[in-house]
Amino acid sequence: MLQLNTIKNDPERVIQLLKIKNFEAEALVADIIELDRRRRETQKIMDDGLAEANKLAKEIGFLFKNGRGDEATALKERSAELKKETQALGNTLDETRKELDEKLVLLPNLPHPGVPAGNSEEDNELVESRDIEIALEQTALPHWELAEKYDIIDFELGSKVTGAGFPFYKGKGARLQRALINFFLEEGIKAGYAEIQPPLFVNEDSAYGTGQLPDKDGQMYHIGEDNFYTIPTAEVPVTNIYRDVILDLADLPVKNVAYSSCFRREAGSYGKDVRGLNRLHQFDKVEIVQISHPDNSYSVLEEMRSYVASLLEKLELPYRILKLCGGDISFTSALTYDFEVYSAAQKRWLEVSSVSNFEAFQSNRMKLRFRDENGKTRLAHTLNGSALALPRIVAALLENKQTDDGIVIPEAIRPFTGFDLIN
RNA sequence: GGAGAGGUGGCCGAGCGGUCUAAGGCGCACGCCUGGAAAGCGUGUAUGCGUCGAAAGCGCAUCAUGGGUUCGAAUCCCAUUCUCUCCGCCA
Repeated sequence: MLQLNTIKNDPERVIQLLKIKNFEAEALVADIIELDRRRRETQKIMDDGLAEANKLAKEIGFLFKNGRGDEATALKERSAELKKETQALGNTLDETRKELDEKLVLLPNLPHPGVPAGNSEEDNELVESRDIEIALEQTALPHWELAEKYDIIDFELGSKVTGAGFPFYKGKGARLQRALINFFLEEGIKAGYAEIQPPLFVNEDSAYGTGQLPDKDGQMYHIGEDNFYTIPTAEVPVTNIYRDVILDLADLPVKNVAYSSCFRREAGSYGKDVRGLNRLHQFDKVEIVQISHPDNSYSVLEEMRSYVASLLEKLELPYRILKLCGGDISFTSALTYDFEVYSAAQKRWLEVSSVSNFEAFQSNRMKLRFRDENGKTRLAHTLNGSALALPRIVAALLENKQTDDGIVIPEAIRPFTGFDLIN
């Protein structure tokens, strides 16, 4: 959620910047400014009324104590009148606030000046590419066939027991999953991240805090009886740790790494993009989250970017990094790097990580603040990224590392798998 | 799941209809004292919104959350939620 002051101070700038995101903000911005004016106007009148009522109540108490009850009775009438007035104003105020909030929530985050203009993924800017030569024979199999061949992932069994998109991992497949999770966590710890193991369900407040609600309501599984939401990413519970928190300057930057299962309904997705491991309802992911001083958030973003790149290098995978254009960047992000890994058999790039700086957009909604050099409270900046999500990494490993003898496990994760070949 | 007790400032803890502008303590900051420190003494010590060019000041709200009673609520009533104790169930 954008800060009201950002909008009020320079509405024209907000409107222009949001055009990069292909968002027409003019009407909304005007509404917001007007609603804010009404809100302040109403509050002023109400506060004055309450101030008078408070004063009256004190006088009445004083009069009663001194046996001047008849004088007090007269004042009571005025007091009752004030109460009625302020209550009505209070209701108006609540409504105005709610309306204002509903509008504010509709404005996307402002893009960083470095975000390229554009409408679709075609316009994303290639910033780095590391193509490892892969000499695959024409007979290269896609990962879903390899999974079946070596009996390591069973999609049909998942469909029987739960439904499509909930596969079983078996034998070396299960062990590979566990190894990757451990590898990613250990790398994160080495890079200075503190490990967190979060709950997999969150309450409504948390789902609002990171912006999943009201935006992506239908994308989360909902446990009606207890009003919990299953997490679509560890970002949700981990970032919400800091909801309504004021950090000390010395606490920054906060660096957390968390493994969790992730659950996504992916309503509306179908076709070849969802084949095999490409899109699942339940998957595993290691997520990194940082909370930084506003002055440092872009150097933190670069640090996170090179960290994720280092993981892909250790996994010996061909990858490229894209800076998302205005049309492709998410609602909440100011600047996002997408990491894509080449899938040899599918002959296309698969998104495996997304590293973003949200600046103060999330922290404003969550009231995540820190005390600056002068003891003033300010909103912190939040950043996160996948490091990494398993399914597509597994898909890429299977496809790129296939040989006549089997799937070759990259050196870096052999200490975790305990084997170097899937055959 | 049942019964009971509770949730007060950064922390501990008193208050149980008006004097709460929340006692007292701890912590923290600054000052005095000291050769330096400790102790001691003094001062200060939340968040949000509004008023405002900015600050100071002032107003309003906040004693788990949301309602209610009352001229007046930390204090009384109702609901929700969390914590603790006991019982039951249980990986």
